Amino acid sequence: MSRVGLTPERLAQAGAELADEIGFDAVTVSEVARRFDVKVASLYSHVKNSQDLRTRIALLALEELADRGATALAGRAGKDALAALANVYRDYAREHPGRYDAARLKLDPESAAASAGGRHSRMTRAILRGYDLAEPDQTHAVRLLGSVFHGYVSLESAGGFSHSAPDPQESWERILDALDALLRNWPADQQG
Amino acid sequence: MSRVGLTPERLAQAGAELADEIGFDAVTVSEVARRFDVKVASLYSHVKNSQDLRTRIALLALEELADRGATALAGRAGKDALAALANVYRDYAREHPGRYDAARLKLDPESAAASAGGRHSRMTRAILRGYDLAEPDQTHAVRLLGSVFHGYVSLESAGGFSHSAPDPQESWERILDALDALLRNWPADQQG
DNA sequence: GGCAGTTGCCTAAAGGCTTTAGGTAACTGC
DNA sequence: GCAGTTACCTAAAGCCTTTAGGCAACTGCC
Repeated sequence: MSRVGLTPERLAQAGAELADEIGFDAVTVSEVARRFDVKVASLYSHVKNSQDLRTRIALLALEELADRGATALAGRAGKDALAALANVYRDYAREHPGRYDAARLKLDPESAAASAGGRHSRMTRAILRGYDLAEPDQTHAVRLLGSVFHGYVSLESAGGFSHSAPDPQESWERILDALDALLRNWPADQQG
Repeated sequence: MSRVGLTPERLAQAGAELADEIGFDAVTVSEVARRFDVKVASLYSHVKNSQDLRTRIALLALEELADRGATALAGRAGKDALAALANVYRDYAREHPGRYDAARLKLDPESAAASAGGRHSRMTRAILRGYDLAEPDQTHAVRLLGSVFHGYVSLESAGGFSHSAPDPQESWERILDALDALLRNWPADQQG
């Protein structure tokens, strides 16, 4: 009975790989056990339950995304930074569709607080330093950018743009152009 | 052994109600059977399998959303139409979170073709008639609007904006202002 | 090096969901 | 009122989750 060396981290890592191969929804405790050639019950010493495993995969994906974002943003500003971060999300979703789905899991408040979510919003806010936006418009813009990045990538990965011209790549580029123009020319509050 | 009168439509309807109550992920064939006080196997004469049931719920939600959109757009144009359709999505997601999740299900190509997806993109395109956008920019704009609507509503419902100022309602309004401004002033293709 | 204690993976078992096969009772129309 | 069809049923197999309790393999200390 040799020991395999299971840890919560290794389980999450294996779950993330599995998610990319078979889809995040198909990642089960049983499937991960199979991958380690270990009995299912053995995993329950390392993760609380199925939900716990899925949450750990989500947290891992969020950290990976944040790491990539930090790297991409280094030394860039303005439109250049905007496009760099946007492409991090889109490229990650294409390379790791299962992990990307995992990153979209609704987290309980505690996990959300411990997640890289804060890093993500800080990165988006960093981009906005290249534009001239005061609060609360800056926060509105953070939310807009988050919505567009997440929304576009989700719709594209769901096949929403497939089989129709123009190419999604072209739309993506033009949408980034448009967002850049919008941020440089953010409308004043008409309510004012 | 009285007959209950099961049909695919009634199962989808019950599934949709269930989704709002317990979450779309928790909607199972067993749970729907329980709601009709009927044995599980009985449902399999009316739906092919679990995936089929879920797809029917998704199609129902997409139709409901499209119906609401059509009603909201009637007699409106420009920014007024933009805000009306946007609010249809957001309000629907708040009133019917389970159905909204269902509407985001990845559909197989055949179901997607038979879905109300086409109505949705035509409605968005109708809004753009109030702005001066030629192809391919019009399609880029359709995709942008779809991304923002879906992205914002998803992030908000996932709790992404909770417990932080300013109020999500305010961001939403300012984002709609910003989109209106952007559409009135869509940047020319820098590529030339 | 050997022993005590701890840890890690195991077997066993119960309960739930999915799906198929085949039976019986309730409707339909002639 | 009867024959045929349809709708729901029982039964059963397979897989996933989760808990309880056991044994073997490590750890560290003498």
